[in-house]
Amino acid sequence: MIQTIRGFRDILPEDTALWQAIEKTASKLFEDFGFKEIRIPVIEKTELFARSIGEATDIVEKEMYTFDDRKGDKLTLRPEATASVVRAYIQHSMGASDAVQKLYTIGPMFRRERPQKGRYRQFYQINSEVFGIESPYIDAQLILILNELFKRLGLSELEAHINSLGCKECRPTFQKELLNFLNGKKEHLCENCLRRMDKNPLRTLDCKVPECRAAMADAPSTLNHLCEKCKDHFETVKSVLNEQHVDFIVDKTLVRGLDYYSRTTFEILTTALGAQSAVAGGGRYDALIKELGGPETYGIGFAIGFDRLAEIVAQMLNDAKMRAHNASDAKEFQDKNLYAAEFLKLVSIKTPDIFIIPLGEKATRLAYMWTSALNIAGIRTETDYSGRSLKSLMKRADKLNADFVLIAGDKEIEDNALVLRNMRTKEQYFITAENPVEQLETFLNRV
RNA sequence: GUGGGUGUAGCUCAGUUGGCAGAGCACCAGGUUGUGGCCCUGGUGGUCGCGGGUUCAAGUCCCGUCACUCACCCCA
Repeated sequence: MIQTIRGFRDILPEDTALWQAIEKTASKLFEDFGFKEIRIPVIEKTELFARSIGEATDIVEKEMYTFDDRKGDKLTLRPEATASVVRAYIQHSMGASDAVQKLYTIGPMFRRERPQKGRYRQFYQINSEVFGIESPYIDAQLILILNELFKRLGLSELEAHINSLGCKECRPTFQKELLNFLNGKKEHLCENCLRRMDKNPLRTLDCKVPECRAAMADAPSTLNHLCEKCKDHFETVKSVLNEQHVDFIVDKTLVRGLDYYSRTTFEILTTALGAQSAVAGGGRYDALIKELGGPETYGIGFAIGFDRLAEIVAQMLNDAKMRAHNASDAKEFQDKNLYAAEFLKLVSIKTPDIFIIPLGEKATRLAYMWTSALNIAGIRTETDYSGRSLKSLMKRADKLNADFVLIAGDKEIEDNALVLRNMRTKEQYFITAENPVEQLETFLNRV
């Protein structure tokens, strides 16, 4: 049997309703905030990612799907979206028509890592990027949007972590001080951190090895070395979030694995996915657009891990289902999740309005004709062409959870009296063999 | 890339010191000759992940390999 390749997977029909609901919820939210959708290719020149994400990062060093095309160009399946969106912004001089661009995009990314819970080689992200705004209000707004999205999906118990990495003015002095500190602690640091010292010393700050953590406990923090402008910027972000009642934790170890970030960085963490705790992450990248050959332009954005988000929403829905057996718990859940109730409607599974049971050859042809007419009229209708018995088709109608069954045997057609059965109430009616749409619409309205 | 766990029916899983490959659910049919859910009866369905080895005999023991999974690392 040919199977999916490692780390790749199918999203099956039983899950796509949830995926669509999340997608709808997110794009509605973005549109409400004035964001426009952009769609970008999944393959780009390798150089784009190497230059933006950073040559020394794990992503570029060992996780990219890179190959030569027939003319020898080096191409890469995108490991993230920001680089492509920035490329598009530059390529189409989007800043020329409007300095401010608020964009979002949804699609698959590819990284060749060892698969794990919440981590796939093809995974989906919802990305948002804002160009041309220097103000910290936009930093706060992006975090607010994330917060709002999770609220609308009925999720609680997520933690927003934020930090500031400083800018090209204050970061060099900080790095110098950090390196001094690290040199004094060399014997306590793990191999990885020793390597990181040269390549990207900031990364030593978020090492998870216990000995490193201990050694780094009193390491200098970027927050104490911000220049006046960066400091003001960060203070405004925090105070705005406070005023909007968006909870957050200032986390000086939050540095992130991509090189292009400056000033504000943030991550949304969950405990629901084992080791893969980041559901969303992002930050400011004011130098990136120029770095990639564009005009000097402010930039900030985030990525939401769609697979992870879908997983924790699914977990939440399961919990809710379990608790629904207990009436008071269910009520409490509803009260706490007004938005979630709205969201639940989006996920509900569509079952047939009508299942037509044909008995006989003439009946099967009529059943097909009726089903088509009803489908075109927007009435969810199913039928069956196998010629099986009434009993087995009744069972099938029941399994599909159809509201009504229409029994159309050759006999009924002959008598011009088809049997319409309400599967909930067991009431039965006769209808004639003409104008199915009209007749059935009136019955459906009574359900 | 490194470590642990797991691979038996569509799904969840039993399978004893090596001795005819099982259960529940699902599916199909019948019980009810044309009326669903519950119940009863029967049936379909297997390369025991794959390849080698030991043995009269391997799902079971040995070696290899692949996949899945969790964790490290990193991130979404």
